[in-house]
Amino acid sequence: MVKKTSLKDLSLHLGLSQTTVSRGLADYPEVSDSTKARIRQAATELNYAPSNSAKKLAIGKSLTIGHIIALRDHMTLNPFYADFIAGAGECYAQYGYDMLISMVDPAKELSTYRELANSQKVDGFVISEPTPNDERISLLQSLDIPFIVHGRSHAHQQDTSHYHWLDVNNKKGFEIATNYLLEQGHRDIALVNGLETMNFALRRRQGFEAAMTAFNAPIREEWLFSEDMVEHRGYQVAQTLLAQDRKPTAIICSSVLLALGIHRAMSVQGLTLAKDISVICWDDCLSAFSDRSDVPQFTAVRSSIFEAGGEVAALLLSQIQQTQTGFQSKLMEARLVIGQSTGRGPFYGTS
Amino acid sequence: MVKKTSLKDLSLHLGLSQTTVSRGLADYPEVSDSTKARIRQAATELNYAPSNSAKKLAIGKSLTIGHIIALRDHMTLNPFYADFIAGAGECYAQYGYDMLISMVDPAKELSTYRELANSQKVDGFVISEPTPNDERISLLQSLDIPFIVHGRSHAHQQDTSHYHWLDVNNKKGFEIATNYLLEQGHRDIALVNGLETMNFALRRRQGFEAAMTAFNAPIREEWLFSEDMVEHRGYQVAQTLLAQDRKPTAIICSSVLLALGIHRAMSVQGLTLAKDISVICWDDCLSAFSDRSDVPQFTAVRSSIFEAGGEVAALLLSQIQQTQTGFQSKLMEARLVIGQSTGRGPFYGTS
DNA sequence: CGAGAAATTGAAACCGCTTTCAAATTTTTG
DNA sequence: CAAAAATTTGAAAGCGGTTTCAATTTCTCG
Repeated sequence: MVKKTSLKDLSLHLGLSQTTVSRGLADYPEVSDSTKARIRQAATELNYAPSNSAKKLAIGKSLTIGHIIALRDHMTLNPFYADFIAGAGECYAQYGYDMLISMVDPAKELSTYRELANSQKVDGFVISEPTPNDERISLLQSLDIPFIVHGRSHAHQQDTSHYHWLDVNNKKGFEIATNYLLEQGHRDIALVNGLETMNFALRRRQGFEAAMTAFNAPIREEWLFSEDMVEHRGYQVAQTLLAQDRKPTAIICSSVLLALGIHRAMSVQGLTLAKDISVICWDDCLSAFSDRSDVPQFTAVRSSIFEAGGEVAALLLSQIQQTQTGFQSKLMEARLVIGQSTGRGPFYGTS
Repeated sequence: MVKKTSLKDLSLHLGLSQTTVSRGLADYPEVSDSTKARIRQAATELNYAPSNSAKKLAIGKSLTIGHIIALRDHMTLNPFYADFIAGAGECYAQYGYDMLISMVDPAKELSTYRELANSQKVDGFVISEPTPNDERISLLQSLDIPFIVHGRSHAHQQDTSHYHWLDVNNKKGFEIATNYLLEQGHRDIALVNGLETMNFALRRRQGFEAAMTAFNAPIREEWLFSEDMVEHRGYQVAQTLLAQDRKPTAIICSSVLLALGIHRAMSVQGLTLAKDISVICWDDCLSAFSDRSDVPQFTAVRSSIFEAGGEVAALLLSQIQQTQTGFQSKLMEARLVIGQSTGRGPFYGTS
């Protein structure tokens, strides 16, 4: 096969020094336009492509951002994370960065961060799904490597001052959703939340409770669930709910997957969405499921996780490139989209 | 922060040459055991971590495998591909390789392959979802860079001699599934396939047709669909089917997503799985949906796409490492798992 | 005991690019 | 028109490893 063209080959061919050629390709101002043109032409002619590792070694950066995914229960990458990754990747590509995805055993998670940072495989990290008081944050702080958190680690907003983050306004989102159900005349509302070890789930519950309390609607302990957000958990929880004497007239849940499971349990019992029980869910806008029909299946609080990925990436890169101080964090708002899964409740028009 | 320890620092500290230290760390036989021990101890003491880019430059390899994902309709990474990636990633990690995932505009797909290969960012590629006569294959062949295809590009098995591939036996899988429906007494079977521009879809159709023909069951044109494998397409196709005068008693479809959509359309019309219409689908075992219950929701032909990812990665790495010739390709078998979505058809016991 | 073989260790080149600092050329200016 | 300033170009020193080839030390054995 054709031998790879190096910078040296190119400069020899042009009768110029490597220095000038390198500068010309990088569009430095001190190279005259005429030689720049010559250089560029020769580069395409000889099909020159710079060696990535040489460049990285020379500039001492890896031009790579790390995403470490701990494969809990020894299995797979969840589709939401995949969407997030896709959004981030698009941004990286724009700025000439690469993305290093490492899927590891949870037991090796922290050591993987350490190893990637030490071997300079990455210039920064994106931390996803932070837990309260997340160990990864303190580790990366001590390693002194840039990072950004998607979501927030601590329960209280005051504690956000020590790292960069991007989060969606989970509390407000569920507050809006709950309010919508209340306005539609529902009072008996069940909450099928994600695992409340996750910060976002805690915030959503806060939003739910805030709305209920403000409306003087009762919160019933036996209607509060904190579940893994997969289809069959939704199914099981709904079975439990539907077996109770007193059944809720509406359910608010933390993911479309849960909503699908709830729907399945309902149809088994011959119950219909909206008519018998209203279901509203948080929708991270997974495109494999997004129907483009005018009225979506589920009424939902939507926030694009794809967009979030892009924003996270942009924030991190700006942090890395401009040695800037000052904490840049960002709170994105979710919006309520009315679909076919909600209807009026028994108290409609009461308040 | 602490300055990074380089090989030089380490060798100076030990009073040895870089050569010996480098060899010692790489466990070369010509270094005595005693010095090896000293080296290793000092390395951990000084918290030495080799620079990745320096190593890459020196050995002239990138120790990285590329996965390029073309983001059709400007959107996202599908969950199946994510699972596949996860499986591959696990294998790469085992062998000290990294994975470079690049999500690009379809228009830039080929040039991305070229660029990644030229800049030596990757040592090899994994090609997913090959189309008939896939351009990527000929491109990579001309670039003379190792690659492996997940699936096969040409419609005929004879054409497989020019590249490595790993595929699941799509034809046999759908043949088995169709046979099962036939044995259960179904004759009016509709096929909701994936887009038949994809090779796997063609093969599945062949399997379906082979089984039907062998059984002398009629294949009706208006019951053959070739669709994007997303939930709402399943919904729409099912609506069409259910609006016809003559309705099938069973549907075989190419993905769980389609099956979910079909199920939704059925429940809207008050129809029940298994009782009214049997549905059987291809299941790539996406773990976000896998219920761990004993009897799965859908009867399905299962093949783990996660495992496939691992196998693909292993095959590619062996190709890269041992300058071996001889084509290694692999065909994996799928297995039929009976679930709750199928029941007996009108002709049960007839044959 | 001394020569040749075997086992260890090291000096230095090299991988391909960036960048500092100096040199050469051209332009401006008094 | 010479001197100073501005514009272009280049030589060479890294970046942090690997590897070739030679040098040194230690064994082996007649």
